[in-house]
Amino acid sequence: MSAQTLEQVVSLAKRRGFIFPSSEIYGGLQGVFDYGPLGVELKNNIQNDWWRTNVYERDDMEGLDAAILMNRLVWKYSGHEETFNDPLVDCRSCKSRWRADHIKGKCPNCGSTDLTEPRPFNMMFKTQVGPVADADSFAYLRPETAQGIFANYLNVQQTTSRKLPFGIAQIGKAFRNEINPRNFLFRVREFDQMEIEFFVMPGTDEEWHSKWLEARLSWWEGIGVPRSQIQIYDVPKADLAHYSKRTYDLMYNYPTLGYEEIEGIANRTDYDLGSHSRDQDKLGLTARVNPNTDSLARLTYFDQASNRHVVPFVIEPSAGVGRCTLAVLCEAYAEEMVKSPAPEKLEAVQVALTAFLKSAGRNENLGAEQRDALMAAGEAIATDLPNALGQVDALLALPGADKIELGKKLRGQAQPLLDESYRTVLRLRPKVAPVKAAVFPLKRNHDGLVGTARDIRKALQHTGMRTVYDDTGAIGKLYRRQDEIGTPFCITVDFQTLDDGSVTVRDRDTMQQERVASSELSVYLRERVG
RNA sequence: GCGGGAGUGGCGCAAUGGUAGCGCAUCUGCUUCCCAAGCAGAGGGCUGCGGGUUCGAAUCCCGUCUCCCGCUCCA
Repeated sequence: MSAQTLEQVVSLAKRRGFIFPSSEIYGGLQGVFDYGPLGVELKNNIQNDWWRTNVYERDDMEGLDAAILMNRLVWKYSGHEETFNDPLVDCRSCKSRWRADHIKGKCPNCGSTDLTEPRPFNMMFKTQVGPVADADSFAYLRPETAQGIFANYLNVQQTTSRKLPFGIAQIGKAFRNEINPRNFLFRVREFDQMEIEFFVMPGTDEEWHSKWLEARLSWWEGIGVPRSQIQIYDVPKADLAHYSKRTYDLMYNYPTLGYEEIEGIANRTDYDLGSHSRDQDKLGLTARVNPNTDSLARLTYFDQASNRHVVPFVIEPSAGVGRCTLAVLCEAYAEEMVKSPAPEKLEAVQVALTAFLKSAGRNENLGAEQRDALMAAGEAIATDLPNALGQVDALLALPGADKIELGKKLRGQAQPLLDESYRTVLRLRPKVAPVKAAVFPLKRNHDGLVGTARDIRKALQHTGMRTVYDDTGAIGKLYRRQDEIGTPFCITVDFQTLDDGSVTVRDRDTMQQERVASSELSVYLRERVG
């Protein structure tokens, strides 16, 4: 059974050290998160896979790592200073605040027309540059990595002698002063972007847009986010960003949240290169750009075939690493029954569930909608009980469930049974799993087994793969621990190891074991981890 | 930001004005020849934070912060 709620995944991520709220010891900072010991491995693996796929495995791509701080003129001409904001208005009568473009001169709350003038709320963070704090000595923390690529377009094109079409890939931090960060990693103020700006001949842009859509879907599939879980949203003209002619949003079906964007693939036309160029009127731009009186360059491409300078069109696949990491975790998360629950304990859950539903049915504090949703979910569980045990948590997370006192009792009955008869396993692709292999001695109080296991783990530390050693529990517990963080292979040293040097390698997904010579382990793992 | 709900060891909960407990998890020892076994023990909370009421506050009041649900933000 896959993740039913985002809560399950978030809870695992916090409990096992994937992700922590930033500066939590001081109460945190809204919309900012830290990646813990496992999170940093997972995140690095995802980024590396993206880089390998898009840079190493293609013939038409270069990499870049541009600075976060840039001359503020970049943001003037990119359009972000002007348009990357939401004008807000306040209602003087009821003190509510609204986005100016979402109301029509009247407060939706109280109907008053006594509204303030729209005030711009710019989503870019400012920071002081240099010792003198005058009005002009500031820079923005970039709200997207894309502009670093556009600003370096000529540098990259000229130093690599690239011909169209070619692309520039970059992974890096971006910052947005979101009005209201929400939903764990989903909407945050500091995040990493994996962006490609792919430069093509005007007129071939639509064809390349489609190609990139396919390429990106294929990458998602490869890190464990299947096509069936993604919807392609062809953004309506009216909703397009200021730079875009057409955009496909890839919408992933997050538990609890539903379909939300994990990647945008935009046709940015010649907007960006045109915006940052001088002599714009001579460039034959199709995009409407603001006149540029500051740029020192023409961001053009000389086409030998037609013997003319053109401004390339740009296709931009852009994904947030955090959203990606979250999707990968959600997709990998599974709870599966490993032994049948004891009948009398199951009976107790059944009774508690019946009582819970009865109570929900006559609870007057619930709206009809909430009650119906609770009853439906509860009855579905009741009729499929040993199997649906894991959904009790999701049931209790539904809106309104907290109003029913018996919910606590139900959880109290279900949780121990779930711990006992289920295992939580992250079925991560081995290439993204934080830990590739864990080494255990079968008995932790046997010096021969412990010493041999430590030696084997030590040898694996020089393979470039993250491995761990653990002997702080019985073998079954050690396996479960590794299942929960998605370690694909567990290596156990037993008494036979002392005789012939072979170990057992236990597969995370099948729980099957095979014997492998310890001298072959690094090759064995390398073949399977990729 | 607004409206609604909530904050008690890592997690899940208990304690409704009287010295803060339980289960799970973690760690140590014994035991254990492969899937969260058993036994014994240990560590960990000035109850989100700050003020107030009171002889006394997890509990009552005010403020503040954070989280969750809705409106909004599009990587």
